[in-house]
Amino acid sequence: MTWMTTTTTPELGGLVLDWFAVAARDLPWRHPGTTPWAVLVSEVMLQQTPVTRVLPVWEAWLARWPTPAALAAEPAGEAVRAWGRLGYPRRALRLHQAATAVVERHDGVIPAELDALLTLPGVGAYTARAVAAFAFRQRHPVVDVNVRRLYARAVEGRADPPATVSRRDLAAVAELLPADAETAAMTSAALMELGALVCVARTPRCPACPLLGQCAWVAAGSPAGTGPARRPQGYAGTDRQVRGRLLAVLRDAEHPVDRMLLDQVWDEPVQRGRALAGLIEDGLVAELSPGVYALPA
DNA sequence: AATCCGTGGAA
DNA sequence: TTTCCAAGGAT
Repeated sequence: MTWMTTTTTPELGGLVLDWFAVAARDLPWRHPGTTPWAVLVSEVMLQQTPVTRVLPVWEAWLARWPTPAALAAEPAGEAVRAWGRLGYPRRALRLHQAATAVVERHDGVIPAELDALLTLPGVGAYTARAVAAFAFRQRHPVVDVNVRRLYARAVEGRADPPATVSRRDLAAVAELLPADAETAAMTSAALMELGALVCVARTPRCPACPLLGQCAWVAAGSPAGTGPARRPQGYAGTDRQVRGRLLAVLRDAEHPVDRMLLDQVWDEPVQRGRALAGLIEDGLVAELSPGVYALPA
């Protein structure tokens, strides 16, 4: 792969790095010596999940499963149980699948190549590049929602980023990165941190921003965006809520549970049945015998 | 491309 | 109280 070496705003990276050196949070997965496996676990846990909720689960997870092989040696249900209430429990299942794939295909070693990372379950365009950059110190554009929002504002002058990430977005962010791989990796972490702490979604703290003087959005008068797209529905009453309740019962149970116990979490039988069937379909729940359920083996 | 997939804190 | 949204991925 060939990288662009020109930079449209060569000073941006330096400003962000200087700010990062002073303002960055002390997050354990950024400490030197953090294994690629630990970085991967952090990235998957952080998908759509705030840092403060990830921290204790990440610590416990790695204390119990310090290597992919350690996790792969246990039932997938143990991963789902250890996931706790982080949300989107399919991530736990995929992390277990990824650990298994790493053991089977990579001798238990997290691969450093982007293409190999992309084949792992639960590892998409963002997570693969995050691992390649943060664990292996390679030069890749690491574009999450923070970076997209920061880029939309500082460079494009727009209040909000586009809904989806395109290849052109990746290329555009790549142009912001310095040529040196180690510095590029640190710049990516800094861009994410700035988006997470200063250039936040609802009320950006522009006075604290190192890019204030060159921000295209501020220069344009900080025009309001179109606002968030209306969510089709809230959370209460959805299948997601029912699935969450069902899985919570199984997570907290040390033994298989009867259907009668699961039936108590939701009154409406059709939706309840649909939710349970969905969990089984997803591999998050196993039916050991008719009417008896547990986390998967 | 649009939708689905959890959870809980902050405003 | 309700709404927003948080280091996305799979289909």
